Amino acid sequence: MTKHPDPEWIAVATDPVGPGGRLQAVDGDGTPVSAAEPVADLASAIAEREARLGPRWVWAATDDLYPRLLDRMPVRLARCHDLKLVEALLLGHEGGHGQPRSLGGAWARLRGLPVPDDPRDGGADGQPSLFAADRHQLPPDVDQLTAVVAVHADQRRRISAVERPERVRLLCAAESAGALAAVEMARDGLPWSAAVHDALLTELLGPRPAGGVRPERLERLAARFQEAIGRPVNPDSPAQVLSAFARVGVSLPSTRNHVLKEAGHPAAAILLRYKELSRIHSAHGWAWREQWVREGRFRPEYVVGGVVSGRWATRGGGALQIPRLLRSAVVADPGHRLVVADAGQLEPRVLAAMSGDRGLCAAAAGGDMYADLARTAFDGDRGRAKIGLLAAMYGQTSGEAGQLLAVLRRRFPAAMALVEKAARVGEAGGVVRSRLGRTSPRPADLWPGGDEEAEGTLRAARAWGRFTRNFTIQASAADWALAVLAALRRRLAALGGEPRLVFFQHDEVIVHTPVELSEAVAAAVAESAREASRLVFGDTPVRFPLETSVVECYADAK
DNA sequence: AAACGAGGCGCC
DNA sequence: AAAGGGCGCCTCGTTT
Repeated sequence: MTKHPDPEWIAVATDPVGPGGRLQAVDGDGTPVSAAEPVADLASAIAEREARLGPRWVWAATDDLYPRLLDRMPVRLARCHDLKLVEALLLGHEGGHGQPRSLGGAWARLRGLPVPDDPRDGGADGQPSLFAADRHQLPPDVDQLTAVVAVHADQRRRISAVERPERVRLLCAAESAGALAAVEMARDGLPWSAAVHDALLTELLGPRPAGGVRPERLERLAARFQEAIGRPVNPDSPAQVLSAFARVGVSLPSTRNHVLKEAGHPAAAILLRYKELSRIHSAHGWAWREQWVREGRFRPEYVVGGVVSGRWATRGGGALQIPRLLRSAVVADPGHRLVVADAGQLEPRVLAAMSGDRGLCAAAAGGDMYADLARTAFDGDRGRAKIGLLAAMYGQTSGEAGQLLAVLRRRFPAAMALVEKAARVGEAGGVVRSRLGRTSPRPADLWPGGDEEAEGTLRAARAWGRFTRNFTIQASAADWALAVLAALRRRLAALGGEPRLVFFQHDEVIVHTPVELSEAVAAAVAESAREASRLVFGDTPVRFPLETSVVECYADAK
């Protein structure tokens, strides 16, 4: 009899109803190394094994299971393998973007059965379901644990079969760690001071009006605008605004801010102020707070993998667009601090590291890439250096960007070759991959073929080329950010678990921590950045600095 | 009444 | 000559 070492992986299935479930240890290939074990209380069984064995938990979907576990156990789990998220990554890698990634979908594909639609991916009703089998789209006669074990083994095999398995393995681990962090962040919430928020709104808009009418300040601005333009127009209606301006002899292509700024009519300035304040009122005003802030915490729901590039999306409250103006309402609890860390110039640094371009790498070895580039290639003009580099990564060629690109092509040929190759691949309908192997979708439905007008097709191809050009950079930046998040989450747990990740947005994290741990957290942030850079980009001269401030209020972070 | 696209703007 | 990536969410105004 061989004695197995402590299992590194444990597969998890939930009972259809009630708190119980079943567990089964598997090895690194996904092969079972123990019999399935029923447990009466899944949460306590998992907590006990987490403390004793520290395995990687394998389950159908973190966003489904982990919140229910956290309701009933105090322990946060260190590691997991999220079958749904990994399935999405692998399907993308294999060219099957958009196929159902639920446990049931993966199982059906594995067994050559008809693949059920995912809930919310179109088809099903989108309502949360009481039964695990329904949630995972698994046929009623299939045992959930059997499916978890089989799909996991299949995924491990598929990961090993890709061109750079070690990178995809890292991507899957980071994506899964992100799923744990996302659930925890939604529960902890971002500290939000209703008092500060209220004072700010009152100062900007006037006192809160009763019964949902327009605040006094907006009312006055609307009246002044109507007076200045000479007609009773609704300032919220672009169509009415345009025709009103036309009647006073000002012809505008749109009512966008930059257009109004150049309009040269006194009503335009009033309208700009109205729009600025009106937006705050509607998007982040009193009604927003009542809906999204409870007990001093703003609790958005994070959607891991919600963006094809690997960036997260959010559901509810618009968490990824907290206006700068309102950041003073994000205030640490008494005796606590916010450690705010922001990756400076992340995307151009990613471009440097991925291309290995000598000149760009040299600039990215320092603290301010744009300043360095300005010195070496743009006659000291930092603004032009920045515009040029952004244009290269976004595919902009209009205006002054065109000339700047010529400079970039001459001075940084390897970097420009990378983005231009990515664009050509996209224009031809191909896919590109991030550093860790996240794959762009195919341009489905872009070329319906037939007698489509050639010019329209060309424009669509160009647009898709801009998308793949940017995907290469944006998705690799997201790889890095996710690796930072995973490393930081682990390091914060090692600090005792009291410091909490409370915000994550593309290239920025916020940790809420007892004041006495704030320096340790700041150190953990810096370590995490170094660790992620090494893991994702290996041996590179490029630095990926995370600028960190320890503050009581988000607005004070520089 | 609800659903939808367009126009617009905030964040990265 | 022109050609700018990714989101979420608000309002308007039309369609269903």
